[in-house]
Amino acid sequence: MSSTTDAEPSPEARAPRPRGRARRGLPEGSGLSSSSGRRAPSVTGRVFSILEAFDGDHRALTLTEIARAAALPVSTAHRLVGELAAWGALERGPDGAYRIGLRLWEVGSLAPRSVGLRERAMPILEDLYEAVRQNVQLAVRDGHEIVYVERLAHPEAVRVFSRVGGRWPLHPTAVGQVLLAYAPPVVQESVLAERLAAYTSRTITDPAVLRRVLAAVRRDGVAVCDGMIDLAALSVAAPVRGEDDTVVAALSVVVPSPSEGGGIEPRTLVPAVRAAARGISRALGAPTALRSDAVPRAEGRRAES
Amino acid sequence: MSSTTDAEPSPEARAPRPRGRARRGLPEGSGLSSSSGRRAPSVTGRVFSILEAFDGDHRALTLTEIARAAALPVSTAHRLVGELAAWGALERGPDGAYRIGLRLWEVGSLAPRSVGLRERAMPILEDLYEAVRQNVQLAVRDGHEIVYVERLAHPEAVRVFSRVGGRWPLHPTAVGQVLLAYAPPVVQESVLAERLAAYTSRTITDPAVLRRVLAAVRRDGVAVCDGMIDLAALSVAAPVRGEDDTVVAALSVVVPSPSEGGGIEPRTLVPAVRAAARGISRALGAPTALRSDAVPRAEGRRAES
DNA sequence: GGCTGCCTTCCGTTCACCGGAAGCAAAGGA
DNA sequence: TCCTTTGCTTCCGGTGAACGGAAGGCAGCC
Repeated sequence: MSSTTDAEPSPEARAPRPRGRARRGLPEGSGLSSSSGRRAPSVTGRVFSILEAFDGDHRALTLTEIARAAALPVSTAHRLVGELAAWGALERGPDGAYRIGLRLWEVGSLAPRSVGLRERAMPILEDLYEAVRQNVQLAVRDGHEIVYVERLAHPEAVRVFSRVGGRWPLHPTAVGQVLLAYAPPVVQESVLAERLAAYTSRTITDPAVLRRVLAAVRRDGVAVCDGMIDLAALSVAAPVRGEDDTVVAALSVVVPSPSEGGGIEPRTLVPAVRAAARGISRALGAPTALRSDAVPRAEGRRAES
Repeated sequence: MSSTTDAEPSPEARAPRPRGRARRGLPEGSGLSSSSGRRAPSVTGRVFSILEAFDGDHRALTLTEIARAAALPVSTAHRLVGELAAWGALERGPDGAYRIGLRLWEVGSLAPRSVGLRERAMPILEDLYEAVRQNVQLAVRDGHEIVYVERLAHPEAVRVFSRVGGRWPLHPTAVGQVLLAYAPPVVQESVLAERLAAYTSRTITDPAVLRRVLAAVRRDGVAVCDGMIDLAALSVAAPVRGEDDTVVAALSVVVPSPSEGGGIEPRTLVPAVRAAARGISRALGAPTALRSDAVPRAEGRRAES
């Protein structure tokens, strides 16, 4: 043990990510502070809790709102927010509200798992987008969730709930199922042991079923989710592999669900999605994607095009 | 003064951004610490200097490298980096090096001036990209620099040096000239008073010339830069306006320079670029872009309100 | 006027942060 | 094999940076 460099999936070992506490609003009336004493009283921790006050539904907050969301005294929030704004991590609009600043976005743009991946995937994503004229999504896994790294949405395509930078659980999304199917066993078991939330009547909530689905995904190299988050949408996803041939991301196309009268036969999308995913893998330098003969494994040609 | 809410370009008033000190390497051998005493000894400041250690050319750093770049003792850097990594602002690879983490990118994605703008501009950018099959860029101004918010590059297009999240000075780029032309007078004067760096023999370095160019940009609603950063590239840019009708971004197309034997006559691009910029303005709710007859307006602005 | 909500400034107390030093581990060189 | 180098991690006592209550200033509203 203790060997820092080699085997041992250290990044996997990271705790399943706390995920914001009850997130905003503190609806549970009880005493706010103290409680479990789970305060992280380091300056850095306070700064993070300020940043966490912002999310997709709260892009502009006043000082008081920040203080409330971050559970900090106003005077403390005032000082820290001042420093953040001076550096450019936050920006203050003419209305007095704070927003995430350009500078923070800028350093965020250096994250290899998002922008680095995105840059190389973009041309292929666009080709796929042009071909299907629907929603095209690229996501990575972080802990027990997926994070959307890129999303191309056709104005007339079926509406989806994802957002660049947004998070979703693994089990009800096609990208999530792919990422989970190829995740380290520890992660899989840990997810299977959790409660699987239902979003629609079709969401998989039974661990045994999910386990079978994951096996099928590994066998076929493709995941298909019909109406598991939104009854009107169906998505098809395939794995993207990196330099060491591990699955680093997943690509998906979202189309209207045929059960809802959508026009597209999902099976016709499979080859296109698989090919695009493979193209991205190649751009990333994945060994199996470089060998021209390598077929994702089994099932390779039987899928009638 | 002191009135917080109304007139007064508070965001403009922000200092011209320090821009990293000597940036990395500390080549000057002299005694490191103390020196000018220009240390910002707050915890938050130290955290920022750690984040600043990362840039486009340094996306993966070891602890020691971070400590050196941030001018911090290793033990201090170790503690702070540990906190950053625990939260997800940094990630540690199997090689032991730190990179910018997904979590930081995620909150960065909430910045209205980058992603918010990008999301609404994307469809139009893609149309333009499909039409010209060259480089298409979207940028905003931050202080005395432009920041590229999005960039679509055709594989066969002329090579450009920009990068999403990258910074460049205002005067040698078409987007920069547009953003400067419509910037508040204080900013313009302040830029004109600085030394204008030359990148090629064609870069504008004379303030008087730049002043005339800016006037022309305001008159025409378009900027054209031929070989000012790279002799082989020519770019055409137009302003994008926001809800309050101020210029919030600029859009450009980069093509091979005709003087270098490139095939495209730049003037043919002007209508397309202008139309696309107008389309984005409309998507953002800009009043003049909504009125169907409104022409970008000649010399229209005036320090309103 | 009185009230409420929000932002800002001040200042004495204290505890979290600091960073030198020492201990480890791995890589290289003789 | 031993020694050196380089880089990472842990420890711990002193101290000054951070904390947050309190008070003051705006607006807007009843």
